[in-house]
Amino acid sequence: MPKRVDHRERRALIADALMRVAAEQGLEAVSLRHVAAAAGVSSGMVQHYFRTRDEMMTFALAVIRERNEARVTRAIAALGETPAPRELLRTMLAELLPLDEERRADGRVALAFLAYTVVRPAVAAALHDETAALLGFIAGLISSGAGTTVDPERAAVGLLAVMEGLGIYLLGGHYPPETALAALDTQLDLLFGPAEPTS
Amino acid sequence: MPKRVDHRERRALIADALMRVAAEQGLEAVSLRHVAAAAGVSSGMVQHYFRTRDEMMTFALAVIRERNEARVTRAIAALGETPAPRELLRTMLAELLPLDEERRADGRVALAFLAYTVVRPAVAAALHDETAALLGFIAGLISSGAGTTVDPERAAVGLLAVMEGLGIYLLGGHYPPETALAALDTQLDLLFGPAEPTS
DNA sequence: GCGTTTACGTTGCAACTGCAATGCAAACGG
DNA sequence: CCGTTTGCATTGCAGTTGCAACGTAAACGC
Repeated sequence: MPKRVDHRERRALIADALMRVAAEQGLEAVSLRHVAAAAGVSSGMVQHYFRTRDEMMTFALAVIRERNEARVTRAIAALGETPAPRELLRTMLAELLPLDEERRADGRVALAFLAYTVVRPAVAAALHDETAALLGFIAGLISSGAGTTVDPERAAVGLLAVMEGLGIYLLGGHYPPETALAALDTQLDLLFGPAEPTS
Repeated sequence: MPKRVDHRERRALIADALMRVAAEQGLEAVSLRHVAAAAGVSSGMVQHYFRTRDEMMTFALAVIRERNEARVTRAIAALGETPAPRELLRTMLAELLPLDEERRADGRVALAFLAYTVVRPAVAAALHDETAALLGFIAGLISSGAGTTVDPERAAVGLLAVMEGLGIYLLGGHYPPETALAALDTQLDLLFGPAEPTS
């Protein structure tokens, strides 16, 4: 076994370059040579780690989802032992919003991938599962803490949609972060009843 | 003045072909030749009516927005003289959701354009205005009809976000139309208080 | 030493891209 | 009849694309 190299590290390096390109110029600018240049490597090397462009794309999409998941789990862990459902929900959803430049960059790529997968149903299956899992989690939190008598499932769908929609409008620059957060809190107020002043 | 041809009609014909291509294979598959083939014309003719590809894109984007606007005004007009705010709101938002195949096709293209404009801020200005106008309209309806004591502006932002998010998830096939409509109604319940059974 | 396997770099190619250029036919004003 | 303007088709070109095909260098087992 010759020349051992950390395979995953290289792939991550390339995927990182891909996302830089995608965030700045859109997914359609993501070509083998372009990504290779951004990563500072030869285009042959990119081909070595991803036999096809589509394979590279799929990997990058997985990276984004992992990053989001890591962000959320980290933010939740920072909440302490047994946070209130509403606080947990707010933290989680706010973390998924593109509120700073880092998350904006990720969000731009994610949005591009969203449009990408809509036309390629095969790739979209993974997103399906993620949504379903998130949905169940949110529904549980709502039913365990909401004051009003709403169907938790439906409310969860709505809440997730609010988050997604706010993300879209944030990326489009339609309004500033504070407005999005205010809208999110208003939404939570509707579900849980008005709350003591949130941070 | 020789050979008079309806300029707008031709452009509409081409834009229509563009959207068929975009809906089926994504925006990145939209090339001069491809669109020309889909429209059944020569690529030279496409060039005659749109001097650059970007000009063609911008026009297609405008067409989509006009179609949406027409859909909404038509649906609202069908409501009669003085509809209740809630009913008006529901009709409007439901009309903007990709609930049938026609609107799904439009939605796919719109989503692709969304990702497209995020990287090209110059094109996004028009969307800005549209959102702002919609927002003001919705806020007015809420403040004139909502039962709870919420800030109409914030609630409008949330409601619009719900609609956008539901649209995204519908396009992704994450859940069926009924689920989206149910979530929308739940959202309206939260704002206006539970209502008599909706159609 | 040698053979094999991995890790690249380089080159080449057919396909495609946007776009300019050119040509021609038709319709109108004069 | 003729020039001009418009509508459209064809062709060509430089650039880019994904990908295959090579090459070579390094690390290891034997």
